[in-house]
Amino acid sequence: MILDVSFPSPKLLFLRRMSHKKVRVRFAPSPTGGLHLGGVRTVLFNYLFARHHGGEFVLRIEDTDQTRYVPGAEEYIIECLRWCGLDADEGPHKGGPYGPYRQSERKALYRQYAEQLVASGHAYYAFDTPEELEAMRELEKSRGNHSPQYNQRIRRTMHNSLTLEAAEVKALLDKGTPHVIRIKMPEHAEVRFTDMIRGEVSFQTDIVDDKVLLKADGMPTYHLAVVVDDYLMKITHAFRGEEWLPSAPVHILLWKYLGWESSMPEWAHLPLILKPDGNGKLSKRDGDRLGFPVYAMNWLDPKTNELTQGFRERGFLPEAFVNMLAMLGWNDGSGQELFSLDELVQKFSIERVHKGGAKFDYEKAKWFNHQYIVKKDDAALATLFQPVLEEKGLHPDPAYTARIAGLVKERCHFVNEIWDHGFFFFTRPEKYDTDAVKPKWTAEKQAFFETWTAALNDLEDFTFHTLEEHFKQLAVEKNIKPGELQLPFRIMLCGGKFGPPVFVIAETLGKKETLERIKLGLAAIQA
RNA sequence: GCCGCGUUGGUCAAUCGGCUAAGACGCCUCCCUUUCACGGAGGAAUGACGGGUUCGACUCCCGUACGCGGUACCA
Repeated sequence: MILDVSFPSPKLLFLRRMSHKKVRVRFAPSPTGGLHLGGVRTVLFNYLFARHHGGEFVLRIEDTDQTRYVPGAEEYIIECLRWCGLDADEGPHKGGPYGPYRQSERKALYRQYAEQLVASGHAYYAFDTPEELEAMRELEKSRGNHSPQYNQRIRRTMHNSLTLEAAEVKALLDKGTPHVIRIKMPEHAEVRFTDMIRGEVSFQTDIVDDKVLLKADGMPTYHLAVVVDDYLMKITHAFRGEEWLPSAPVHILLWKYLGWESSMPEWAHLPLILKPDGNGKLSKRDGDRLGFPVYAMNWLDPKTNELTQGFRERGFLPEAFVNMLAMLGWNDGSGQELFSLDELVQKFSIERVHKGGAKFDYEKAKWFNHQYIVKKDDAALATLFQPVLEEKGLHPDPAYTARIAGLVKERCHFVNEIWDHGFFFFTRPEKYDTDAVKPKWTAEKQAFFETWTAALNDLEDFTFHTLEEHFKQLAVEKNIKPGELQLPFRIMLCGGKFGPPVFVIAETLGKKETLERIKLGLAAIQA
């Protein structure tokens, strides 16, 4: 017999549309380490969806596995959200009407629901010890069962309230025997639901096992906790990674068995972010291997003391990081790629999220950052660049730094590259690329610079335009092609073949410094 | 193995049955600039495969292949 369990039913869909419930979404990470790029994107999509619909965004910490708890990870996640500008409306850091927002602090809540399921016949107690489970798996494997599951067949052979006499179960329970509560998957049924991204998805219940709902330590597993908390926190739309799709039928059945079917959120399983080379989920390892960050911010593992670099510390602007992430799996169809957060909020729609995974392209990420650096105003850039200067013991006037930032930002992918492209504005060159000049150096050129230096002393209008005119005019008089003199001039001012237009550099440096550098440069060329 | 989900250039991707298949990143050539970048003009490069359905299929259906995910008292 095929029992068709289809959610949500057309009637429910209708009722839901009529009710206009306030949109509530949540990001529910487990605090086990650094926050992965994919995690931030899940946050982003949650945030955008919530804001777009005038709803609320909740941060919930899923710390049900006490063995995997990592100190500092929760604070780290909160700081990542803050940095990205995607802070939650409710969460452990700011409270809210549906708290507590840490599952470890909600522990007492879950047991009653698990018991309720046992009472209604949808779940059962299981007393099997880890050793017994292991033995079962070994036996099954030896029989050629590739991945042994605690399923409809196996549960009949195990130590649980389905196989034991009621009195015996009661005795075991009274004695405080360690046990878990497992869901009793229905036989020969089909669970079907509509995913906002994938459309209709269906599963046969026969192939999914009796997942543990409540662990022996009294903590719920993800399966129970996510359903109970989404219900209690009135979540209307649940976004999560594609890796959760296979366990969706368990969650959906739980919503039904708990009697909450009419409040079940709509589901959206987001595509994965893949590694650039080869296939598979992008991992921290890939970043280390290929030389780019994977975590949002620096993460110092308290256990190993290993530091993993993040996008923030690498020099990414949060706006760029967020924009880049948004385009990994979503677009508005217009071809536009640069969006402010407000624009994203306005234009985001879950229907336009891709089904397939996207390979992460670091070059494209850099391009996004470059775009935002160019866009950013010079003073703000200068502020961000300030620490780099201070680290070098330099304390220039902020207005000057801003001017330099404006001059060189077009050639920077990262804020700290302002130094690489404009260090000579802050300090005299220590070495000169004389190889670029010497081979074609002549006495005439030498004379030109000597004459020009003298003339410069009397030049009142020390602006790039006048300088250029003056320079070229003199070159013509001396019968030298102006172009042949510009490179040497550049080398004298910067030390090498880089930087903004050379007369702009001279103007920015000012007359005194320019003259000084010509003198120094000339000496270096002759040396 | 089983189950699920995917599959348009190297990468991100548009297309919702009419395609001579957009755009962006990257790459290459040229122009601008005797630095680099920006900017501009070009270029190479794409529908996994096989069957249907249809006047017409990248688009719909079915297989196959490939990839990924899941298969824990982890999330």
